[in-house]
Amino acid sequence: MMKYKELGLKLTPQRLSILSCLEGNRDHPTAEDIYRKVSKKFPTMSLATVYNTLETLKRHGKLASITIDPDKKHFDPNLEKHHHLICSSCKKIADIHIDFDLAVPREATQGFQITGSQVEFYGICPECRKKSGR
Amino acid sequence: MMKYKELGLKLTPQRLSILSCLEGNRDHPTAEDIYRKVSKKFPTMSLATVYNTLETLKRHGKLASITIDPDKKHFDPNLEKHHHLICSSCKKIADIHIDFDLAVPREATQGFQITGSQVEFYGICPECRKKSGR
DNA sequence: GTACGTGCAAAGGTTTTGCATTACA
DNA sequence: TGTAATGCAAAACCTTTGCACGTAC
Repeated sequence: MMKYKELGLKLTPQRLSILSCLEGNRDHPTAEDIYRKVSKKFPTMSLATVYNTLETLKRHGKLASITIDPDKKHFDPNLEKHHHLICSSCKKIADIHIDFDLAVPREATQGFQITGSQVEFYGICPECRKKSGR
Repeated sequence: MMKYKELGLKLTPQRLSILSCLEGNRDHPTAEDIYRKVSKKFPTMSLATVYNTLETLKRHGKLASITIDPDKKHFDPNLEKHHHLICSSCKKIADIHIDFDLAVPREATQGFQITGSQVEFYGICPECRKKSGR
């Protein structure tokens, strides 16, 4: 676990449980997902605390958020550059660790200063393919 | 304008005004944006009608929706394959018409059947760069 | 005439906020 | 002890839905 104290963050039990839930998590959970998981061991946990903590982590660059599901925000503790693949049917999100060449020629930037990029792939996951008969 | 009648869609005045608002629109408007614009000429227009119409157009493949702004859905009548560039500051969305090679080797698909892809670029638009002193 | 669209209001779902209480440091 | 986090409830948004009425075809 990283040094959260150095960021001026107080290490409350609630935060520790949220952090341990995020640690190595590759499921791209929503706030609600994290709340459900953490509530089991920590029945007094408030959903607002989850949102607050996630927002704080984001502000400190310890957490990324993913805008790929139109219905809710997903979070991703994996800070390595990577891309996502979402199942159009069940909305499951998988990682794709491929480094694409996404250079944009200056004349196509329309004056924007480009700071980052992200590829989203859409598809059908193995489970949903089975269910629908491929 | 395309043949909406052939799709079994009734051409009401409300729909015609929404359609004309979308025609050639490269602003990636939200439902609210469209509602505001159309309401001026059509004060009785309901926001629900805008949502319903947009959903209907989407279902018939006449309109795409964009999941790039975490706060609200944007719509795009431009059905050509293209990518987007969003200003992290003002959330303005611009188009990028570049054809990237986004082939994913089979062993990286994790069993997904990939049906599409989309690149999102993040940056700062010219106006926001000026405001913040570059 | 009938099926579909409209408009209003209400509901649903996600995320944020205000505020008193609690607890880390 | 002082500052920041928690937890609850309420509010703020965006989006969807139910239903009575109206209208395109």
